[in-house]
Amino acid sequence: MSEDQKWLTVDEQRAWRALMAVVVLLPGALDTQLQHDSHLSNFEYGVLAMLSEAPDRTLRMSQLATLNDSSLSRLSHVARRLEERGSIVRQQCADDRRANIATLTDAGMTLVREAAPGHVARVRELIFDQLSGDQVSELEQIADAIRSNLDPEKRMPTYVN
Amino acid sequence: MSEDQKWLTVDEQRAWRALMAVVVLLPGALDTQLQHDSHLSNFEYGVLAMLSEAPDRTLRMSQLATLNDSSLSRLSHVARRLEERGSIVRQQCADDRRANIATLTDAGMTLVREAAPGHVARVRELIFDQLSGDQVSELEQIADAIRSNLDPEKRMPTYVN
DNA sequence: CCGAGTAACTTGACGCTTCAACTAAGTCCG
DNA sequence: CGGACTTAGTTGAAGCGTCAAGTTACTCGG
Repeated sequence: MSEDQKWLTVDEQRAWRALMAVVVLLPGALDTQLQHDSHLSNFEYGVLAMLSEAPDRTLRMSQLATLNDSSLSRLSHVARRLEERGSIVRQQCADDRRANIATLTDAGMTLVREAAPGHVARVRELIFDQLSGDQVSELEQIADAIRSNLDPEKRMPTYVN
Repeated sequence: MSEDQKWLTVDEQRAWRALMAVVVLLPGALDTQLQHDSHLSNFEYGVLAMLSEAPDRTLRMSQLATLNDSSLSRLSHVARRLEERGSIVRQQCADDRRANIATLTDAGMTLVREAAPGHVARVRELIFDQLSGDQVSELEQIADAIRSNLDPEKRMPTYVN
């Protein structure tokens, strides 16, 4: 905490503020769309989407947590709610009886399938309609550079669409 | 929700996932640093930082809310907690007695001043150490393009450092 | 100048996230 | 084997954000 520390340049400040605006506003915008159209939070959508792509629509709780950058506790609470709504079921794993595996139900699968198009449309509208092709690849490089520091193991493939 | 909708291209998907990783992980990383070093959330830091730069260290609640992209309700709750901790005080505005003005106390000012260097250092480490000068200006342009859709009035200068 | 409408907050309840236990099961090794 | 340690997950309490409702004050047309 020395006084002679390196401050941000003017350019960096502008970039920083613009990035923070996106980071703060984007999740809310996505949540609003998903909540309105499918009664799902962004996080719940992510959970269901990951399951929908997994073999047998099934994943261990711990894998599912890692994939969504979630604590096990958070996932556990959300999974209980999703189970109550009939979107997933959980059962003890036969191999390792500490483990619990979550499976997407048919109703859950239907839910994700119906939610996906609207979600993707919103993503396109918010992000890609604003960007040139060059900017899209620049964005990928920049975001990946930042991400490399935040998530060194790249454990987070994040919700696929 | 038609079936023949426009999906994302492979390039767009990669950019999208990288961006989402940043959007999900960055707030947590910043919160961790601030919480650890100054017992502040990112949002609280933003509130105090905005006040620290305002004339007389004073702003109306509604302005403060807008500047931090917050609902008045959220700000009101946070302001109560900050007031309890002695970082700010609130008092009725003389001109318009519906309004409430928040003022940063000396203790609050000290708190922000002490928190800022560590926060900026973490931002530099997470973001700018990873990027070339060209990438910084590209980032600004891209983030601004996305932001233009999320926050058309650009009401959000976001936490200055 | 007075009543309807609106603006600026605050408050309380509810839902979600986090954190700190806690349970139960697997693993390691002496 | 058996005790110590680790791993997987759940649970309950506490904290924060959101939403709807309430309060007080300003404003503006008649």
